[in-house]
Amino acid sequence: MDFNNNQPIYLQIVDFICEKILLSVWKQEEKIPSVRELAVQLSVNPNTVARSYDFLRSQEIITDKRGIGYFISSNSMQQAKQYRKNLFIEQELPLLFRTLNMLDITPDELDKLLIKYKRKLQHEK
Amino acid sequence: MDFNNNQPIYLQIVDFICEKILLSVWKQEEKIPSVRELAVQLSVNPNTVARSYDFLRSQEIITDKRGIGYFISSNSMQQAKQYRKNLFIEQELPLLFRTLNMLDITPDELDKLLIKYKRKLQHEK
Amino acid sequence: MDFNNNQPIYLQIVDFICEKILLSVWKQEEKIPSVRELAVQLSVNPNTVARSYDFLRSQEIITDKRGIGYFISSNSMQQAKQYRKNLFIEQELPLLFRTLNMLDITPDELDKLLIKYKRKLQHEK
Amino acid sequence: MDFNNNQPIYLQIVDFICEKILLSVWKQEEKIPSVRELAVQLSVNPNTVARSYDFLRSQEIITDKRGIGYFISSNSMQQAKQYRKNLFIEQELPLLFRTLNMLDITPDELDKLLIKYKRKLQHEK
DNA sequence: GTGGTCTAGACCACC
DNA sequence: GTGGTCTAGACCACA
Repeated sequence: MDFNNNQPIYLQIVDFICEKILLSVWKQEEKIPSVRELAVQLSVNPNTVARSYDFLRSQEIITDKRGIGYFISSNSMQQAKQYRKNLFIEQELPLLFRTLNMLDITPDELDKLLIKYKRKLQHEK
Repeated sequence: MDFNNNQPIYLQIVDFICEKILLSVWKQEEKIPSVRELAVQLSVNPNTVARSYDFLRSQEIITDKRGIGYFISSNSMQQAKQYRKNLFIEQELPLLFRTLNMLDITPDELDKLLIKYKRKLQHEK
Repeated sequence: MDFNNNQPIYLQIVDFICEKILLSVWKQEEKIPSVRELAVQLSVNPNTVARSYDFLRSQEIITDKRGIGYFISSNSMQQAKQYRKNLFIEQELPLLFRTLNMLDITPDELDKLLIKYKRKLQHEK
Repeated sequence: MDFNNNQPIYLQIVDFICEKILLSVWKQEEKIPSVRELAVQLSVNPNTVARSYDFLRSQEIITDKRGIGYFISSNSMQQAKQYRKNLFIEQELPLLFRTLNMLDITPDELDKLLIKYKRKLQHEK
């Protein structure tokens, strides 16, 4: 994992974990790496991971058990999707809108392109 | 301008110039900065800019006049749009598709979100 | 201000600020001391104050304007009261309950004591 | 046991002992730790404990038998309750009153909160 | 071991 | 100046 400069590292880690949850790589009630462990894996300061975990807990995506570790919360899927969707709407949607406008791609054409891509993926399977 | 790590810098510069054209910041037949000039502006090696210009010429987006400099070609708009659109389909569309799937956003919902964002922009004007 | 050891300093600062708001010492839309300023006043590390402010912002009690400072938010009164009330119920109520039980003070007697104290206060005015 | 700064330590020890009596941890006529013993337990100066014991004797909560030690007096329960109740009224009640006022909690609401908490406790048993 | 907190000091972007 | 982030290293309570 390498970090870009546009967004704080701790939020990039939050995203990284949200994806793990949304793609069911990390499942409900499962223990996740300890603060120190993940910090070593990602080559960042433990405080930075702690900040990510603190943020995820405030969003009720993970829960902590003192002296034991952090766990994916039972309603993580819903919470993570909610958080990530807001991010999409606030950050990615404007960029997409700008690109579509610049390239004169109508919503209708975008739909067709998405369907085409989906078929292509299925064809490759 | 800061460069991501995902793509060669010379292609990122190509993109940068395509946007200038598509957003009509640089207009048809207009002279564009010299290789050395732009290299200084972007803090990159002149060779890198030269490679970008070479690529843009091969796409018929710019033309060169020996001893004078590079110019936006007469059909730049169309060519740039074509090039950029291919890029969108090959690179951005798959990422968008993945995100939409992950967040359970249907094409229909995406349309609505785009319309909502458009209205918000107009409202802010 | 001196800190006890039972509770994190950053939460004691949060409490300190909530009181300022609830008692209308700091009013809506008003600028509050900068992170560094308050840190000096309270003789704590700026990071600790930053953590308090970050927490208060997450509770929508204060808002930040980048490069300018923090401000009491418009609905601070309501938010601060809500936060402080939860704290009362979770932390102070159990202690009160324990004391009342230990001293055989019935809710009825507590009411009378409170009324008596109120009258005493009014008498002193 | 760790001491707050608000009150003399010897009075905090008095409180500590009153609680032992009120919660029937130390029972009537029972011998209590010697001055030196308790001083070691609480990591305070023996003089401080001596002062506490002296105060408790003046309140007729404990009695001393020369050369033997201190004992919980026969009417300790009543005396301790009386002493502690005065303390509650003089020190804790004003703070409670202030908090209730600040948070707009009526005596009626306080009653309800206490009942609710009592039920919660019983539920947990 | 775990997480939670705090300090110290650094650099950045914004105004 | 302001807040925001990150690192480094320390100590604590809990289990």
